[in-house]
Amino acid sequence: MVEYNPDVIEPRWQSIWKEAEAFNSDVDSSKPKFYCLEMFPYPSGHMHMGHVRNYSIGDSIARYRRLRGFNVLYPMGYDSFGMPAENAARSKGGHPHDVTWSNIESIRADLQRMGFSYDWRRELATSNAEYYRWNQWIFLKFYETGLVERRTAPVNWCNDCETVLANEQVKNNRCWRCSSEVVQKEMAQWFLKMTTYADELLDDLDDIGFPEHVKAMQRNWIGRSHGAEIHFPVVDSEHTIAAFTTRPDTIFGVTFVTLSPEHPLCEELVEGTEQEVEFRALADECAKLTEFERINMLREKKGVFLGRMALNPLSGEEIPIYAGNFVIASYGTGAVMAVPAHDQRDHEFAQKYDIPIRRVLSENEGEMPKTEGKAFEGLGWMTGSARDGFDGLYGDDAKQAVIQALEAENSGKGSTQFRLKDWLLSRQRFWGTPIPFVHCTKCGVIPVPEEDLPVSLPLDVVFSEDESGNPLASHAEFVNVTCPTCGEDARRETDTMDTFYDSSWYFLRFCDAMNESAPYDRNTIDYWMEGGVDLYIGGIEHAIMHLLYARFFTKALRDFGMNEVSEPFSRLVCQGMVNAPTPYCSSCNVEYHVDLTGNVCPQCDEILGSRSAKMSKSLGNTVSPEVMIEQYGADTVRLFILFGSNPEAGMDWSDSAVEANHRQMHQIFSILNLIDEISDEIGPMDSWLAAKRRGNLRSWWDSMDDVRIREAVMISHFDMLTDLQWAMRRGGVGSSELKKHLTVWGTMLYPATPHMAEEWNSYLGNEITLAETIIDDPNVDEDDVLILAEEGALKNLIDSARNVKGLAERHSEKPVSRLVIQTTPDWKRELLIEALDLADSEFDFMREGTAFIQQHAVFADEAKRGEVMQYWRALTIGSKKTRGRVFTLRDSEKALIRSKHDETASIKAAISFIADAIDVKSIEVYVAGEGDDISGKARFAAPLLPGLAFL
RNA sequence: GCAGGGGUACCCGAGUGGUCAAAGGGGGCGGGCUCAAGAUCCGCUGCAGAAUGCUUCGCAGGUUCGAAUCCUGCUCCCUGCACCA
Repeated sequence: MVEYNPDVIEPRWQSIWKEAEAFNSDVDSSKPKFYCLEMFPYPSGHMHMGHVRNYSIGDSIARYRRLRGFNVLYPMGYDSFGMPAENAARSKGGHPHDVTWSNIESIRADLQRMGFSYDWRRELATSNAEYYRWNQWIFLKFYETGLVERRTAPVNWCNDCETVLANEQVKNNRCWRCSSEVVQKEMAQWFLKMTTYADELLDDLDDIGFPEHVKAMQRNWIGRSHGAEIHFPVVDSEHTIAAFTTRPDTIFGVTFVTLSPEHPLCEELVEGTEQEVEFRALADECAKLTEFERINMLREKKGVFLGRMALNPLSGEEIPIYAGNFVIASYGTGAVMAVPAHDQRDHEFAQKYDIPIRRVLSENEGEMPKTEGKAFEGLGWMTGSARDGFDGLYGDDAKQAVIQALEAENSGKGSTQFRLKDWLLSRQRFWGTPIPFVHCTKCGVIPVPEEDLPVSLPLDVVFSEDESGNPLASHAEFVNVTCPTCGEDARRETDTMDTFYDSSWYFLRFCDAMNESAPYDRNTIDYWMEGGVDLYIGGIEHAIMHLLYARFFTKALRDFGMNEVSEPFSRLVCQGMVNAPTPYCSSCNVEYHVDLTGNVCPQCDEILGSRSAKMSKSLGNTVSPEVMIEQYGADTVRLFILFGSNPEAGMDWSDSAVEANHRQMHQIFSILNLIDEISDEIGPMDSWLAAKRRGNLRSWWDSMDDVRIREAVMISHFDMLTDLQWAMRRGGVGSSELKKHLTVWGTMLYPATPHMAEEWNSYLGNEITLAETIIDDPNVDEDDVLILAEEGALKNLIDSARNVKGLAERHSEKPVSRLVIQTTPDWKRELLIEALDLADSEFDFMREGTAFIQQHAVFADEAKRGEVMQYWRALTIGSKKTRGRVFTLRDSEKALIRSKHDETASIKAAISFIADAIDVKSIEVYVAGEGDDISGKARFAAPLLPGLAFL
């Protein structure tokens, strides 16, 4: 009697795999490669359900690909630099290195307990000097090729984190990590010129396998817009105002220009005018406003006339210059040409300040513009232009004509703007990669020579609550160096790199993780990275930052000649969230902590309902993976996670479903007991079971190939069991077929629940572990379709007999106990086959069908004519909502009918099973017409649809 | 406001023109097994009905011989961006 015992088998198989080094993989050009990667974790302590889900998906695919004969690279590491460790060190005392390391130890133990099949030799932690020295090495490369820039610029500063932030890390003017407000500060900072690659980053999105919403987010973020930069000379001044617009075709409708209050020209223009005071007030207000206030107050657009005029370069018209609170200094040129007739925002502004609104585009060709009271923002035909040659032009033609005129007169040019900014990557923090530069009073800012790398973080730094700022700055040994160029005393740069830098190339390092002389070797990288990482799995929260930076790195490193590939990830899967029930007030639309379950809403006193929400500490609806593993074992947790929903979809945690999955594991495993129960070599259901298995294996492959894991698991862990149970009930299988079946099934169980599958496989006496097994093509047999169709027909018969029996019993005085089955007469089958052939030749049954049947031999018998005609119509025309039967039969059923299999014999062979299944005492079967027509059911008999009479 | 994704039975969730009253799971109900419970196996789970008919896939229209599936409008939910010129 075998019993499923995860506590015993899981650790055992984990150690067997480890001993055998089963998951180590190296370059082998004789095999196709598969690079399966998950976003590596920030080691914050223990693994949570999000990790479990992410890595269970990846592991099942990695194991599946190995089964299929791929050389699989499946590594794991830790994104271990960053603020949390530094803060923990500060509050508890100690060093971030120690905090980080102990966290890594515990998360590694969790990963191992789940049985994930990583090549542990490649494990890396970005906070180790062996890793970050290559960060520095690459940074020097960036510097050599001009991608590094140090410049003074207004930057986003977070007071709580005491560091600057990249644009991507500011959400609603708040710090992405601590949510405190971000302020602008003028500082000298390090930038990576990512905008050099803006076009490529945008264009290549079209060809990569990212989910649509991720592509959309990246497109938005890069934000390329085509248009023109137009120069408006300031009257009585040397200055011109450059304004970027996407709508040069509206140039003749410009009635004012607006500068952002921060624009340097503002001060200069307004000085000495009577509007100066008013302008100062606006500028101060904008500078002071918190983001929260801005969002609320900016519904009101405000502006101040600066007292000066500008010239429209094409019309020569004088137009007023305003400063407006809605113009952003950092986008385009910080100046906007305003066309109130064709831009709703300008329209509102013009109405408020009583500025003329002039329509210069018409909605319909050759007509006057119609729109009143609001802006017409669509494309239109130019009209009322101040110069000849423009009226009547539309859309792109109109834009191009204006740009050409501007360029000819040196008053502007075609221009493309990006919302994407260069990547500000310096941070004023300790726990990150030191930027490898020194500041020398004589030589300036000088790179550390390559041979002096790594610039290591000192371990003898003491962290405490009282210290603020970056402790590197006060670490004399670190800071004081000699200049590599002149040998004089110099100061080391104390800024460190944004931790997103670390994760921008870790997938490349994994390919050659033990390389001590270079970040990675060219041949090795070109093998593993050909076509990119084949499957990359992670959370949607990295849709912009990490994924954009990694794409940028790959392209930049390619241009250094370090790799062939241009796009790092060929297929990205963003796994959905793991949700769990949480108290919810539908009137207030608020979710509450699980402590309030069953209580009333604190705000409105209504009884709280429940809805599913992302697992989070703040709601208290988390489930601990460790507790679940302890209770059910890793395989059950994996099964639940993978069967709960397909990877991209959200899933709900359900205790009862986990338990149900655990029972399923027991059921599957106890199937092994059949081996001892079966003594016959062959059994009646052998060929059916084999046919069914081949079909299942094929669909399982297709699902796994496409990462539709839920569908695959449904086949491997549910359908396969149901099928075997059916075969056993239908007469059983022989020991030889059973052995073969269980062996193949074991491989299907392996990706999702590997420990149980290995145990299963070894119980069967197979010498090779599944970890080393490569499976063969299922080779679907030609006869399979007939075998399956015949059994399918029997299932249908039982289903409809059950259904009809229920009805019959209501009509009968006494309980029914006898079933008479009248199978199809030959002529009906012959006629159906003829109709099938006609359908194949695209015969028009509507037009020619009646004539055809009337000339047919079966129609000669006058007594049968009514039935023939009725049957023929059902076959070929059907009724109002259903088409004729020749069009609705499955291919397998058609094949079965054409094979002229003996339906009567087939049913007779299963009589006792049918009697059992529908609970009747006796069954008679004969061809309609060869016995009494019981209850007049003979006329219902048709191929695969016998007439049934209950008595 | 813009962009992306959604609304399918008690719940979750598959399903992209006919084979769909709609897979699978959870839950519920009934039956077999059992002294009994659990586990397990079988069945039922829109309404009516001797094999058929009716109603149903967010709401309202439309295309079609035929719509969960295609088109139009509306509505609600989620996610991201948001004065981007």
